[in-house]
Amino acid sequence: MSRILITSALPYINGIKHLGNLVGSQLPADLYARYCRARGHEVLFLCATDEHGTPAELAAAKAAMPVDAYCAQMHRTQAKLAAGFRLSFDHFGRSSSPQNHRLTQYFAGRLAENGFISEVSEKMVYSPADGRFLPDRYIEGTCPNCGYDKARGDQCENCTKQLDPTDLLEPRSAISGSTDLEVRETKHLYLRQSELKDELDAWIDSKSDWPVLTTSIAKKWLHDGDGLQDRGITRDLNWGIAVRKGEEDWPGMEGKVFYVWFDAPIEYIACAAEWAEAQGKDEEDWWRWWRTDAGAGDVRYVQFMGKDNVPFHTLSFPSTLIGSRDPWKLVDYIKSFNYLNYDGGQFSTSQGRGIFQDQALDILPADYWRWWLLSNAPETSDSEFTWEKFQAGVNKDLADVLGNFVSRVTKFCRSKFGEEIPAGGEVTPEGAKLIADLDARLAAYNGHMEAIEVRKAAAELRAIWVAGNEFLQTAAPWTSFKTDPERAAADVRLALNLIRVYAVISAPFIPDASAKLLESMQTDVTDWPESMGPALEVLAPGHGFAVPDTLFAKITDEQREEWESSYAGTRG
RNA sequence: GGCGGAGUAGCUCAGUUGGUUAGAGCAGCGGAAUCAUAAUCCGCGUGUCGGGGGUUCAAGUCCCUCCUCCGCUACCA
Repeated sequence: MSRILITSALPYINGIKHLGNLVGSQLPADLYARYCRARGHEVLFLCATDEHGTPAELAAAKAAMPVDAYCAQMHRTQAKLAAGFRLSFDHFGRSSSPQNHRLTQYFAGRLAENGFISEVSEKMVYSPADGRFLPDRYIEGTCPNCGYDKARGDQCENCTKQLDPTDLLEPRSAISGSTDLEVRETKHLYLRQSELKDELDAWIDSKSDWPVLTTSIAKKWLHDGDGLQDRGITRDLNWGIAVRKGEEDWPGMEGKVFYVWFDAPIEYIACAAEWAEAQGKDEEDWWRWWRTDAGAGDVRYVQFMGKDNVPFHTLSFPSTLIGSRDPWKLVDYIKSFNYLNYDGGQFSTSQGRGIFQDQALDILPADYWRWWLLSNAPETSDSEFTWEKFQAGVNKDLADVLGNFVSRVTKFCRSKFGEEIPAGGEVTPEGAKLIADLDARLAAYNGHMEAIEVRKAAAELRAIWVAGNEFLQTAAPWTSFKTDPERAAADVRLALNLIRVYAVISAPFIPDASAKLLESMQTDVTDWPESMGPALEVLAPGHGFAVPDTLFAKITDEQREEWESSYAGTRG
């Protein structure tokens, strides 16, 4: 047994997330967490909402709510949806928690003590009408390059040229439209990542087992151009963590807050502290997950995220941890994902394009989404959601292959032997072949789960379901029953036991269906099978069961067409 | 522009360090079976492995070049 710390990228607070966000981090993280727990490992699975920054302030303003109330409400909404998708977080925290305030200020203090913070005066655009400094992307104007009149201060979306806000002709605030903009001098803290470049480089070099995508992104940032650049870690905003040097004031930084990308990853740690508090535990209980001087030396830490998050997790956050010169646990493995597209384009929160978590749960149970999204996870490249593919995949895999297997076995047994595991006969040659086949497949499945090869694991699990149907087809107990009922009984007994095994090993993908199957089989033996022979004898002759209701109803063409058209446009 | 990823059967994708007739699922066609949610099982693939060039006894795999799509490009998180 080992100890495994798992974190999923933090969903941003400004609205309900779409399925693309789900499949890129939380869902695969949950799959892995459930698998690790099932294998008997001690798991701490953490996630939280990322609540600071300009977009949160604007979303709150749009909802006509104070930003803290807005975040509290949206956190509850996201927590409810996470529960709806059966995400098994040990704690779902908030980056605005008191724990994160304390830790973020603590880290800033440590970094300053160790000389990794510099103060830089810079000129930023200020909008008196909005009463705030404007980040580059919130300044719009005419592109000096192509004349596009809705170019943003960071980049023109029309000609893709990168811009500086001061390049824009007739600049205006994207928030209020005000053209009354001025450039003001303001002072900010910078994290001197450049000083840590060699340490980061050596650390990345030591990660030979990481996906090339992950290390190549990190390497590029480390070596491109002038190498790793220092980053501003403070902002002139109201909503956020006040800039303090540990517990002391930071002269000259009054009224400023830390930048979200500084405090959000620290929430991974603070979330463990929140978890401890919620569980009535002490500091040492979460330190043993995060401090190598307090027991975290044997922890394996795995992070899940979309590939756009990689630089922050390979460079910025490690800079914070390493620069503190405290023995904080660094990540051991980063699993990153590409993007899920929606019917020919991107999912888009801002444009309301695609399927959002609340809508998804309104129309179908979580298992349908979990199965399809995970078995089509965008691991090697972007993947695409279409209603047709979704319908075909779910109907074939869940309803026809798995659901129908359960249905045919339990109903056949009920009609010939009654609702209990039949006695008599011995393992048939077909049964022995099934057991051997399943032992090999289970080993492959375990291997893919351990390597976090999500699609391959799903394909192997499906093959395990198919093996059951294959066995039934060749053993044909409906035929043998007529001449050799003992033989039929042995095969049916094996098949009924297989339902329990399916429930156990499928649980990481489809936890609700799994629970339903265990209930039908009237068992709570959920040990992960070591060897299929014994695992398929757990339910002994005479053990009662009930024929379950339809495990997975098929998606009809009418439903698919209806959903296709109702989710084609943008959400209201 | 720079960096990275991808381009393999109608569709979605596997293809380890180059090594025998390039694989799987879906769809399609044919068959078997009739326990089951008309579900299941078996059989069926002449694919310019994006184009071109090169290295090699041998290239989907390595090198060069070109084309297409996608992502990132540091103040969107």
